[in-house]
Amino acid sequence: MSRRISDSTIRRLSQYLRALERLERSGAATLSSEELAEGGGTSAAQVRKDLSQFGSFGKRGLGYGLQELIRRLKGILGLNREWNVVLVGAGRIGSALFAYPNFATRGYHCVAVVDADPAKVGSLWGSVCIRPPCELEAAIREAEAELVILAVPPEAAQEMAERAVAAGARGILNFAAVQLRVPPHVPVTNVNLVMELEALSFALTQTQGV
Amino acid sequence: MSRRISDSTIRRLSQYLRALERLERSGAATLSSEELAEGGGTSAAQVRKDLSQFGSFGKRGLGYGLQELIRRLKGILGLNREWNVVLVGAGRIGSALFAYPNFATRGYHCVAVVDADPAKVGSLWGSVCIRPPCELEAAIREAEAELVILAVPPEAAQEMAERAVAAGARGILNFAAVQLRVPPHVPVTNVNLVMELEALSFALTQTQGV
DNA sequence: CCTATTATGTGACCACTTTCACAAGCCGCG
DNA sequence: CGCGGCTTGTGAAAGTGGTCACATAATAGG
Repeated sequence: MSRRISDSTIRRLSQYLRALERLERSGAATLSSEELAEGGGTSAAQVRKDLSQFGSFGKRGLGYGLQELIRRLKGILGLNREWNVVLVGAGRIGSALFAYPNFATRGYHCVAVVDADPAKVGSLWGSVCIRPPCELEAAIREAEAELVILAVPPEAAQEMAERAVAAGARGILNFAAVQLRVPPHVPVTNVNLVMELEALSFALTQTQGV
Repeated sequence: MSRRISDSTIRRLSQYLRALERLERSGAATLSSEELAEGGGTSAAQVRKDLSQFGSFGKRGLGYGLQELIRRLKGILGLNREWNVVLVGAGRIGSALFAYPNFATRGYHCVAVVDADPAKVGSLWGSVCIRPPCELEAAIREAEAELVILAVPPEAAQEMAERAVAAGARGILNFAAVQLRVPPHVPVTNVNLVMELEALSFALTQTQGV
């Protein structure tokens, strides 16, 4: 139980959950690892290995109970609760994330927004008022937010990350293209859009020579 | 030379490049693998292994020439040319990506935008006119676009991907939360924002029990 | 109740990635 | 010119993640 779970496993669990929720509408009550592998873009053996790391959810000869599996996966991924999120950076990316419906439906709520642009400070996004960077700590503490989304220029990211952690943030979703230095117990997930495009252009450059 | 390059290597090369560009301003002419590892968030040995897969760029006892390394990395990642990109989906995420300055400065140009919302079709984003989905193929062909960014709802993603590939797209950056089925020679990079947050909430749920 | 069928859970292999350690090479200085 | 310090490049070792195959268990049907 206390084994270290690999990052790729978690990513796949997340995929499985989405696939299950799609299948939920089609009304099946049970499904095999094979079917789940289909939806998650992997192999049946991989599905079983992934799930077995958290217990034995399936029934041999029958498969997995769809509803139960959804419930278990949500539990594993920490989705059976609400998460308060503070958004740092109200630029284009930040505003897209703020309004991203999939966050709210999963229990991630942007309860505060911070931005350095004086022109933006004070304006309302829905019921949330944009606050200046100096109030970052206050925002985190008031909302008891554990998650912080960093959508700021690279120069500002490190400082904001440190201050967020000091104020109680326990995890960071980082959109800035820098490697953050935070204490080892604070998980950081990086989303680097340029990097993703570069991975593509590398692949294309490789396959069709020169 | 013809060895298969791993995905993680490419991701790191991209990081190195960004670190180098930051260091460029500080004016150093040369740097060691150790310094580069610092900026890229990895180890010196890893840096050397990564770079050695593409040749011997460094001088022993001295390090790597900063300017030359930047040039070589850009070459490897396919950044010494311009890329035409067609954006499919003009929602919040799509519009943030369209205006994302880091794309343009890297040579990725959004030359066309397609969206299914009739209210958006016909409106101008800068000099680019939003077109209806039925013109996807035409947009790709006219611009000779090789890259497509999918920022559409999950239900629409598979169809758009297939049509884009049929029209000549060679690589896809997919923001929809589904596993795309495309021919094996078409690289797909998935960016799944919910998944990233779920990876974080999993990590938090693990560390601080329950 | 017994057998055939089906699909899980898992230990053993396999491939790939990262780390380690060190020989080889380069520069500067006396 | 030769020596000492420094840093690369790279084979070998260790570690990690993924695949395979099969024993195990549950169900359905007669």
